[in-house]
Amino acid sequence: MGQRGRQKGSVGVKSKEAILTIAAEEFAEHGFHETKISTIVKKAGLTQPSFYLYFSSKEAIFQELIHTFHHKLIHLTKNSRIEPNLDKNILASKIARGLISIFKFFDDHRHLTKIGFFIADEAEEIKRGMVAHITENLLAEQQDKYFRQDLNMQIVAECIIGAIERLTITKLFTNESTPQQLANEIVDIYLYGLQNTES
Amino acid sequence: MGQRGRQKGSVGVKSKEAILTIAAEEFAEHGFHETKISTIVKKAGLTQPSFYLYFSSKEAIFQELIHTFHHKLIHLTKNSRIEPNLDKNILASKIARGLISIFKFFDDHRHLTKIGFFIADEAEEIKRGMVAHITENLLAEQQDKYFRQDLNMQIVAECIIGAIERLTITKLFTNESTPQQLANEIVDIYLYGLQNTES
Amino acid sequence: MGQRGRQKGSVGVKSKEAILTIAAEEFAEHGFHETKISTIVKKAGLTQPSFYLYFSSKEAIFQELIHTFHHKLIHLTKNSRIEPNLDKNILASKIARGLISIFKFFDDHRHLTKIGFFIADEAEEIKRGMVAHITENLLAEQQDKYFRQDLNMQIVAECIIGAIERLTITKLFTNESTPQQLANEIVDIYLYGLQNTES
Amino acid sequence: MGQRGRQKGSVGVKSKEAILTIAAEEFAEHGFHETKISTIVKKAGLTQPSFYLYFSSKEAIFQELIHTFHHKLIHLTKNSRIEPNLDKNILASKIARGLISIFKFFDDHRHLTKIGFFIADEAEEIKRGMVAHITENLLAEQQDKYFRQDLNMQIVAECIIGAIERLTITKLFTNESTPQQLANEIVDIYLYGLQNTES
DNA sequence: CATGAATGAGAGTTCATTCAT
DNA sequence: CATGAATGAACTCTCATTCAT
Repeated sequence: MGQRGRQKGSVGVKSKEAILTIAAEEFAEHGFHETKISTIVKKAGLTQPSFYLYFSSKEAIFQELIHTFHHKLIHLTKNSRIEPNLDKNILASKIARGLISIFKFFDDHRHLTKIGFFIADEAEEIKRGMVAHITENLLAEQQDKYFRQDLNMQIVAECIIGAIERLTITKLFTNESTPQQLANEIVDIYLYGLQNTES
Repeated sequence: MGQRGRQKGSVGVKSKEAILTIAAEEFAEHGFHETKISTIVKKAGLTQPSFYLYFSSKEAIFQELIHTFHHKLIHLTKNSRIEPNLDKNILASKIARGLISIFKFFDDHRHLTKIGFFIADEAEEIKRGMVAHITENLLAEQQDKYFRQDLNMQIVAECIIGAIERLTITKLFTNESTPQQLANEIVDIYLYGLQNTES
Repeated sequence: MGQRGRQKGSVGVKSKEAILTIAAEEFAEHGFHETKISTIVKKAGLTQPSFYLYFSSKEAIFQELIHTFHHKLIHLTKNSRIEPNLDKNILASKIARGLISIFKFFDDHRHLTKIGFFIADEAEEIKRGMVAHITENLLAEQQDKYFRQDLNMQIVAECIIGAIERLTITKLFTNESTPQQLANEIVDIYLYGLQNTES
Repeated sequence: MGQRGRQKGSVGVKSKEAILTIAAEEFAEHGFHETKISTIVKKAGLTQPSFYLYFSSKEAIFQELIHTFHHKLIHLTKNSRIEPNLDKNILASKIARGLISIFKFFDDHRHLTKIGFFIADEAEEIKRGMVAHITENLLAEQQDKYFRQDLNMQIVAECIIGAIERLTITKLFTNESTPQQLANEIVDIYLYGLQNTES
């Protein structure tokens, strides 16, 4: 089991991963321009040229991180299609489950999330993708009469993404709320509205 | 009336304003680091040393723009306190009016908004201020029983700011929607929720 | 005569010219790669960023020098067309005059010549141009029966350029021969050949 | 015959030769500085440290190629002394034979020739050697009255080398002319001159 | 005989900022 | 009020070369 001297995690791979991890940290905390290659390699215990052994440029590693984030996010999204024929209670919990998985994902990948969802120029595009996906789901459910017929679901999707965005920064990354709590609150707010229906 | 030799619109004031306007444009479009002083002064028909006649540093002019945005925003907020004792219909239109004034303000100051609400590190703090203000209002209305008692109004406020943020970028700044439309849709969504109550 | 404070040779112009002169020297002596911007500016009494005040890159200044050389060379060539209807003696001295002007030009611009005629990749193309020009002249004279009818004048032109090239390096730049001497020797060799016709 | 374990064509020798061949190609095409060790070893299917198994430095392999060229060239020259007492026709063909062998040699070793005759700093010295050798031959023949007495044979030799140089690049390496053709044209031009002697 | 991994040393370039006028 | 000219301080990136295996 495992060849001698060639086990996964060989030195080079480790160095590359170290650089990636540290770069994610630095980019997340300081943004693209304020992050220096010199800092990254120093923290990784390497010298500058080593960086270029693994990445062709500062842009390249940044893009790689964005790509990783986007890729994982898409993967997540694919496995979360809502199946039809649910009653209303199940719908709520179903939506909540989707939101939980997103918040959990963000929570598990805080650095990547900061980079790909907040810092990168591509963040806008990534969000557009999520909005499209959510819109699609909402429309299906709207057609099945679970939702009001007079709502513009794209606008709704934008609102939800905006809510996710804000809560991720202010509640999730500050450890003030858990993914579950956030998901439930969003469902509660968006499904039933603010209005006091008990006279 | 008017001081000798220093009437408003004198060369210096004009130059400073030209720089501010162009800087706002550039920062809004390219962000802080990608904006070069050399570009700003070139567009203003000046040379680099002139820049330092009016601003002590690149940081300083950026801060001045942020400050201007923040200041105007606070001024806006002050004039929009919700007075008590409204019936529900009036409440909706009252909230809408608040949102309209925000969207209008953003629309009228696109460059400043991009800078102060999306680009600056201080954006987070500015949003926090808005959230606090909204939360306050929502709590008052919640106590007056206009809103459901079981909602965490701070979370609601965050969601609303998130929605404003997203819609500003994707609908307002793209000229796809007007402040009125956006305000109404937000009110509609947040007040009544998605849930189909008919049938 | 001459405006105060704006006479030609203002500081900036002087700096640029200093850099150009020194750069020509350095490139001529050490070639493109071995020439360092740091050395050039040091010799000009400036710091590195100043270089970029006047030239956009190391490549750019090198190209500018090549261009200057090429431009001057073309100018020289234009003013040296051989007019028709000469008797043979006059032809010889006419050709000599052309060669003298070339050697003189090379002698007066040793650094530029080394760069544009020997170091630059573009040297080949520049020589091609000269060969074309010489070929043209030779062909005209061949048609006028001054030269043997059975010679391939392009080959002749290549030989002449080759001779000029070699003699420039080994006799002119070493101060062993003057332009006049070299021109006469070339005319003598190429016009009458090596063969001993006496006896 | 053949040492144990060290027969010619062993792995090491093959690798060294592969490197030499590829290096010659690269240096010839791109010059010294633009040729990267990394490129050479990649093309040879080796890694960088292997290079240093066979050559002590980039300079060293370049020198080795120059040396090889120079060595072969000297060897060629040694076997081409012109024996005395020829009549004029035989002289012409004798000279042609010498030139043919040079052009053939250059043609057979295009990469080495580009390096040793055109790229290397040492090219100048190598040419000086050839000029000396040719001068010597020309002087002997001049003393034997085959050539005009009033010619400076060193200058003639420089012209011939210049012609060889140019024609090698523009006619031989472009496959536009064969060694025979070039040799004959040179002999024709230099021996009899351009001048039209008929009528 | 060969390589994976790493580095010392340095090059070109950029930009906010300032001095002298 | 404005500018021509210059610079300090960095930064990204490259490449020949070497160590340990």
